Amino acid sequence: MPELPEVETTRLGIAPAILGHRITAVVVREPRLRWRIAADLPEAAARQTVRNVRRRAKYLLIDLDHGSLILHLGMSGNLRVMDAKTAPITHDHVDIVLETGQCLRFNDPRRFGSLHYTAADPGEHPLLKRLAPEPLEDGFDGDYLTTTARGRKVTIKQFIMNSHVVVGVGNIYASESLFRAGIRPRRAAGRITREEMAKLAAAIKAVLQDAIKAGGTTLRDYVNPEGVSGYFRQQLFVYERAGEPCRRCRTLIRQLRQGGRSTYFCPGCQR
DNA sequence: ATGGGCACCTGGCTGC
DNA sequence: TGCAGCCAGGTGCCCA
Repeated sequence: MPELPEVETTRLGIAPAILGHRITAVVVREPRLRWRIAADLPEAAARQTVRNVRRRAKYLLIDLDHGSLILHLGMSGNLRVMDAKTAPITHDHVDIVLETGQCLRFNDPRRFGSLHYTAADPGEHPLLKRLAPEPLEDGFDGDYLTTTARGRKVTIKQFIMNSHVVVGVGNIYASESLFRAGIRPRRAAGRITREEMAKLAAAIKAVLQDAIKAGGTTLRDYVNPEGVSGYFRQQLFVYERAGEPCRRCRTLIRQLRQGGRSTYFCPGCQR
């Protein structure tokens, strides 16, 4: 499901329901996520109050009094805010129950998501420690991309999806960003000009920000914590539009395969 | 260091 | 109706 805009939409949606409230219990119905949920996580988080809700890459960080929960939605995960007494459905793996009587309910059919607790700075956690810069922060720009790409033979699409280069750019927004920047997805990262990299950095920022404003992209099943779909799909130029005419030049959108993932581009608009 | 491929899962859709 | 095959929003790990 989620790329950075969907995770950010989730963060904004859950924050009002949990900020400043005490966790009364963590109910784990299915611990076998991408990594098994530690058996002592519920006891560690119980009776602590939620102090902050942050995002780093596609990880949600829920800061408590003395530690943090680190949650990843994987491909198919989603978080909903609901009455804790609501009967769970299939793949409702975890509830974070609050003193308000509401809970954060984590549903994830494919179980590629994860949940960790750390007593230390979550930024030092092995999963987060080596992550690249955030795309929406100032340090991420064309010069950064140019420097980082020097000598690299990997294709530009796989390059911007690499979390050691920049975080949060998944399969949808990689194709969309390259379209907006006018760059063909199979070009080698090291051969993109400085001017093109400047356009690409700007395109990535714009696409992600536009998608956040639209509440994310719902392709199949993504809904925000209130159960509402994102509507950025209407603004996609190339993703899942193979064989359809380009919205800008009417050339037919093409699909190809890179690293086992589908890529979409417009042969007319992208060079 | 870099790049490529695999693995982890369930469910929906297509075509025979 | 059943079943095989393919595809899906992610990413850590292993190997060359």
